[in-house]
Amino acid sequence: MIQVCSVVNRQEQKQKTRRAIIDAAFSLLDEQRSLSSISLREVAREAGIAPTSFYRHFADIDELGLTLVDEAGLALRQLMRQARQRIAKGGSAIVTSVDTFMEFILANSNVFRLLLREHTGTSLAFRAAVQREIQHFIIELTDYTIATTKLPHEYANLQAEAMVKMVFSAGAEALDGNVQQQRQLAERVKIQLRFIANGALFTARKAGQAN
Amino acid sequence: MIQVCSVVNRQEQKQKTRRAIIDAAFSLLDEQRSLSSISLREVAREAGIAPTSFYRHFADIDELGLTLVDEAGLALRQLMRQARQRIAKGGSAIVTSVDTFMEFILANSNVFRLLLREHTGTSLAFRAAVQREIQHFIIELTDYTIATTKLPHEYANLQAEAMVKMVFSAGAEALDGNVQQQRQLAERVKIQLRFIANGALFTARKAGQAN
DNA sequence: TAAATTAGCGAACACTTGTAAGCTGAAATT
DNA sequence: AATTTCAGCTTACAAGTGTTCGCTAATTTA
Repeated sequence: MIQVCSVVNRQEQKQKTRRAIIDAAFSLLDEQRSLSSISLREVAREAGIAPTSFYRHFADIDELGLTLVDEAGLALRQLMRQARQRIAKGGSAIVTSVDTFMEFILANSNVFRLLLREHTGTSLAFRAAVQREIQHFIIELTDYTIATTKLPHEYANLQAEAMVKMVFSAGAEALDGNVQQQRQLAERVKIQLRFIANGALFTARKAGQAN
Repeated sequence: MIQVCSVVNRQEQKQKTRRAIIDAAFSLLDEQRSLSSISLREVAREAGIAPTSFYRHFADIDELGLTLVDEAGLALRQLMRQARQRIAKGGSAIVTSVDTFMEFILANSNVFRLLLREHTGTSLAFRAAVQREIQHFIIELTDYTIATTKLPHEYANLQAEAMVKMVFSAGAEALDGNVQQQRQLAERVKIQLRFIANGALFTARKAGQAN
C-alpha cells in the first residue's frame, strides 16, 4: 500500500537531496573547475551531506556528470525554443539568434562552460554526450533552414553545422571577455553567419545550374 | 672560466633532462588526460627522475604547462609554413590547407589535443596562451587572404577567423572518429570553407557597391 | 688542487581523495 | 503494532598528492 500523505515524504526528500547535489556540482563548475576536477567529497560538502551519502543517489561521479550534461543539453534546447519565439515576433533570424544565445550563455555561464569544456574533455562518454546535444541543435537548425530558405537538405545541413560551430566558438571566447568584447564578438559572428548564409545560397545555386 | 669540453657537459645534461620531462608530459596527454589532471609525480616517473628533481627545471607544473603550449603553438606555425609550400606547388588553397591540417593533427594528436583542451580548459593563463597561438594563425591567414584575393582587411580578417574556427572545430571532431569519418569531415569542412569564401566575397562586393 | 656550485635523490610532512563497513532513526509496509 | 526499508551518518583505510629539507656526487670555477 502506498502512503500518499505523510509528515515528510521520503521520495520527495530524496529528490530534494538529489537536486542539492546537482546544484552543488553546477555551482562548483566555475571558470577554473571541470567535471574531472571536482571531487565527490567537494560536491558532498557543497550539497551539505556526508561524502558517503552521495552513493545513495549516484553510482559514481561519472553518473552525476552525465546527468549534468543532460540538464545542460535540455537548457540548450529551451534556449532554441526561446529564440524561435523571438524570431517569429519579427526581426532578423541571425541577429535574434545570436543575441538570444549570447544572453543565455552569459546568464548561465556555468551551464555553457560545462558543455564547452566537456566537448573537448578527457572523458569519451562526456564528449559523446555533448556531441549528441550539439547534433540536436544542428538538426533543429537544419529543419528551420529548409523551411525558410528552400535550400536542399545537404546544403542546409552543412550551413547549419557551420553556423552552430561558429556561434559556439564565439560563445567560448565571450566567456573570457568583458562586456565590450562580448558585444564586438556578437557583431563579428553575425557578419560571419551572413558569409555562411550567402555562401551556401551561392554555392547551392551554382550547383543547381550545373545540373 | 668556461670549461668547453668535458666528459659530460652539465648544461647539456640538464637540457636533456628538461627535454625528457617535456616529452614525458606530452606522452601522458592522451585522450583521457589534460594538463590539469597530470600530476608532477606522474611526469617525473615517466621522465625517469625523482619527483623533487622536477623543481630543478620548472618552478611548478604550470610553468611546464605553458612551455608545452608554446611548443604546440610552434608546431602549429610550422604546419602553416608547410601548407603554404604545398599551395605554392599548385592546387586549391582550401583543399591543400585542410588536407595538411588533418594530416598534422592525426600524426601529432597529443599536440593538437593539448591546444584544443586547454583552449577551453580550467586555467585562464593556458586559455590565453592558446588564444594567442590561434590569433597568430588567424593573422597569418588574413595576410595570405589579402595577398591573394584583394579583399579589404576587415573582411579578410573576418573570413580568416571564421575559417580557422571551422577547421579547428572539424579537427576536434576528427580526433574521435575513424578514418572514414575523418575523410568525410575533411570534405564537409572544405565545402563549408567555400561557403565562407564565397560569402565573404559576395558580402564585400555588396558593401562596395553601396558606397 | 681546493672551493663552490648544482642536478638529482630519499625520507618525511600534511594534505585530499574514493570508498567500504556498519549503525541509526524515521518512514513505509504488512 | 510489528516489521522492513533505506537516506544519511561516523569511522576508517589505503593510495596518491605537492613540497620541504638535507644529503651526495660530480662538474665547474678559482
